[in-house]
Amino acid sequence: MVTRREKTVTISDVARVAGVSVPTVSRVITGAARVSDDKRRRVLDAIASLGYRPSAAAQTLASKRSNVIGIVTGNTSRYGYAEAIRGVEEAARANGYLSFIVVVETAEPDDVTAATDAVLRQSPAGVVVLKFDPPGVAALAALQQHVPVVALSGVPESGVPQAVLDESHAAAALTRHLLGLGHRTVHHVRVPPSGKEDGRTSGWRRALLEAGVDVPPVRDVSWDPATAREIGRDLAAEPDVTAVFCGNDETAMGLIRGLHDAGKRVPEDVSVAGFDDHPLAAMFLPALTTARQDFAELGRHGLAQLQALLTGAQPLALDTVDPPVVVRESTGPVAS
Amino acid sequence: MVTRREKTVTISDVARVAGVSVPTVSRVITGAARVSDDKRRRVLDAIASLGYRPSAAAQTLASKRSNVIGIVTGNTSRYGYAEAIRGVEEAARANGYLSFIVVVETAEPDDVTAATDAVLRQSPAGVVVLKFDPPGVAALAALQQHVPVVALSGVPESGVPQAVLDESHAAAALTRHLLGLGHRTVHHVRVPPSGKEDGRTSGWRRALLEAGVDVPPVRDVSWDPATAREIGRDLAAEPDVTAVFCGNDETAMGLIRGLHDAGKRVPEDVSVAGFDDHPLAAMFLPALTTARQDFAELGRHGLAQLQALLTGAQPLALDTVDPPVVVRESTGPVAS
DNA sequence: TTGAAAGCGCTAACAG
DNA sequence: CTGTTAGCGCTTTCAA
Repeated sequence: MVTRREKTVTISDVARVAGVSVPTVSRVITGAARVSDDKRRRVLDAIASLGYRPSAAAQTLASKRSNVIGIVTGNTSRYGYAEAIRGVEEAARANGYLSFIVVVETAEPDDVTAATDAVLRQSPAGVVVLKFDPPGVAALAALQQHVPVVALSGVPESGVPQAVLDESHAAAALTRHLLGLGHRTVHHVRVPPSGKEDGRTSGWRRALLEAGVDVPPVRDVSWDPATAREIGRDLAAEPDVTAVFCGNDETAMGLIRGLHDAGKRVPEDVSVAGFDDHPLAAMFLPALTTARQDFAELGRHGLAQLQALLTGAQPLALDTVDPPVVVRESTGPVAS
Repeated sequence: MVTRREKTVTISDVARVAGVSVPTVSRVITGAARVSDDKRRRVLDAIASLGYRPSAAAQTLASKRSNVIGIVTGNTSRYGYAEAIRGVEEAARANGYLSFIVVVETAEPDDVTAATDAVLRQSPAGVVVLKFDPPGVAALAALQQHVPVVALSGVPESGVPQAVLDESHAAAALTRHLLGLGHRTVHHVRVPPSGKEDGRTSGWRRALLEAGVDVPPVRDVSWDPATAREIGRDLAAEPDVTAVFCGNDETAMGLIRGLHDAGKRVPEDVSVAGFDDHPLAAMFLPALTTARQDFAELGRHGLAQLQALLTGAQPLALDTVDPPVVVRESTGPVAS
């Protein structure tokens, strides 16, 4: 168990070994000013031979700029969240930033404040918040006035730089797909929304209204697919339910499982569409009809927005991506 | 777009408003020494009214101690990884630490060095590395000598404080379960291993050897379930393959999908077991027989180990958890 | 208990 | 181009 801490090598050690002044070492490290080739080389050699690593804390304190960015989120491990975080982190790393994670458990003031404080204490260059749920929404509001922030979102909104995946368009398309198959209407199982209504739900509603068909009551589920399974069992008892649009693929899988438990077949008896195009959506039996969401790409766009914000470049145009619909096996014509 | 930066409130502002010296403010913040109730109260009031937030950079620089911990990993979004990260982050937050993420793309020296440098520059209090893959293994080795580290792992190993989920035991149990069902032998589809052989594979091999049956060649897949689907199609053509143990649930789902594509039924024609008990494992049709792994708990244990290491407490006993086997629908007796 | 003084390791002016 | 001089915001001696 070799866990020994070596005495830290500082910039002045490097300066001494290289035979130059401390600021000169600083200059070659930061590239803030030109240094003669000769000295630069000596500094570089000294850095290499000493294994010198600048202290982020000292740099941040002295320069009042840091190279860390904060990722604020209500969750870290669920599919869309984890992928978005991956996208942000990848892009951040590619741009020389280090990412730290701050999770906001709930939208309660205490949690939001704790998260805000944790973020601000690090004096991050900027922050990306996953505005996917109420905690995210609350954290975004609290952070906005203190530090450069960009939001990752499912619905376009003004007031904050953001990258958005336009869910409502795809939700409407999926709903129309189902209607086009001959279903009288489309039921909707909603995953926990970020606000009063998400793009997925509003797109579904809009498509129904435009088609002039009934808008059945929404059913809510938690993120746990087991709750969707319950709903599936319930729905199996309602003969007029022939098509269901689910808020995400995990929910669709749970729902299908529940329908199956109750003896219903998908898509023969009821058609089910998911959302996201989860990596397992195509493996499921039946393979899910869904809308592909590229959360990692969303995260990358978010970081690009932040970069633009920080460098004072033109704020990028509102970054909207339309998730494409992918039709597979879980939806089909209404039984005759 | 309200993104204005306020002038930072510093500790001396607080001192002035409270009518005390700077060190006194520091004392009430850190609790490093006793302060009279009167002054403490005034300081607290000043902090509240000014909205003061200590600068992490300054604290770290002055005290040579930080309250951030690093999470080093080869991946952030795959199921087991994301869950483990969640566990570490939750426990870290509960203990007052902020987590930053450093991903090591490959085990190549360049990537490992870049990651190591990024970690060390932050002068973290400690680091948790997910030793789930070659990048993790390499990063662990590089970090060990510089900073307190604990590893999260699937196989017990000495030389480093670690939290482990004993995969080999569960893999053997799963294999025996299959053998007990009457299968002549059990084939194995392996997910990318962390070293030359993972606990999942060695447990499977051991169970086969102990039972005195043939050890069929291992098939490798990538993390993408689509590759497992290919293998499933191939395996469908081999009549002697009646039982398959997969390295994880996503792979099992892909494999089952592939078998299904080729007209085979699970478990009637071939039994398939997964590993992890992914949230969708129970929803799948057929529901997966698997071994439950609590990665989030693993992460929490890892942080507890780190805490012990940092506080100089007795190093916790080697933290091993046996994943329980859960039998569902995807495995059954061999066809007669 | 408290304040004064002295840095932590680095960058930012400022002369030259 | 380069060195000198001042700090950044905080904690840590050290006296009092």
